[in-house]
Amino acid sequence: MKLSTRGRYGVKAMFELALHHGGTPVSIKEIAERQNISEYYLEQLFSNLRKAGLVKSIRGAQGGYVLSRPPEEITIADIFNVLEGPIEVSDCITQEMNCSRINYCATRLLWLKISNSINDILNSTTLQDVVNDYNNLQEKTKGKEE
Amino acid sequence: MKLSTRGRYGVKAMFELALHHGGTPVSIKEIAERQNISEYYLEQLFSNLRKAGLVKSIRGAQGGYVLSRPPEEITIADIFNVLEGPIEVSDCITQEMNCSRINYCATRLLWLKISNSINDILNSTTLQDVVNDYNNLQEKTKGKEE
DNA sequence: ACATATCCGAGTAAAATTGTCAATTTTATA
DNA sequence: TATAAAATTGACAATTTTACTCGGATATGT
Repeated sequence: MKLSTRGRYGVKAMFELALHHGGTPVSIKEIAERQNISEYYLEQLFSNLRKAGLVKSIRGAQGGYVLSRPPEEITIADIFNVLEGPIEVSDCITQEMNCSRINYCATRLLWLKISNSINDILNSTTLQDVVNDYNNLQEKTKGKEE
Repeated sequence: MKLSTRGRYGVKAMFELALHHGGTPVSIKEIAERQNISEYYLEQLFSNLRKAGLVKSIRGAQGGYVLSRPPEEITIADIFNVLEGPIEVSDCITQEMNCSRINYCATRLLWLKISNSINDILNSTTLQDVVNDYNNLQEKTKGKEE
């Protein structure tokens, strides 16, 4: 069970926007360089993020992207839902007919419990939480750099 | 973010073994029929489960598979670890050098929190829990069948 | 005008997924 | 002892997904 790069890159990119929230737009090029991600690939991700309403774009020179909402109102679940799709622990829920009746209920309940638990975590963590963690770490390592 | 069929099929198969725990061995053919899974595909999964020590095989006629440990001592995490591999939310943890320093700490902490939370759920759910859920549902639906 | 951006759709190589299959070995039982 | 049931192993293959790459169009601050 793993996360694809879409979710990872997406969170990293959104984290960059969160750091600059309130300031000037951040371009894909900047993010791609800072996070070491393919510029063209990021374009696609931002296309999805924009259509989902998580970011706003400013076209033309000096343009870029900004968060549509403050970082504390954007959850990791929001980002994952757009870029990774919903958590599909099992298709048992949508394709009930394929399941033999004998196991249907027991395993379905398990998948439901697992996906609910995962969603709880993702829903309760916001971009602001990630920024706060980052700031705390910056504070702790202050003066320890070479 | 989704689970592959390996994990799903594996849990379903192990659930069948849990139901028969203490009784006669269950063959791959039986499980494949009851759970509507490819017999040949299940072979591969059981090969992994056996090598990991989760099940024991009895070869020859009337043979099959049995759980190596009682159902309450086998967690969903045990099964997933064998069939899906460990939860890799990010390779940031193993390949630290690829991360630009500026984001390294913040997103790594996030991936760590997420994977820990998921592992907590999977570690705390045993095959016996799934069997209990199944029995409870059987109880509730008693007499309601057509 | 021009450089800097987003926007959009198409294509693509590599990897992972989800199987299938054939041949062999083991063993309970008739 | 012969037979059938069943695990064991390793190879192969179709399909899908992933992770990009690219070309051009459109928009806009300077």
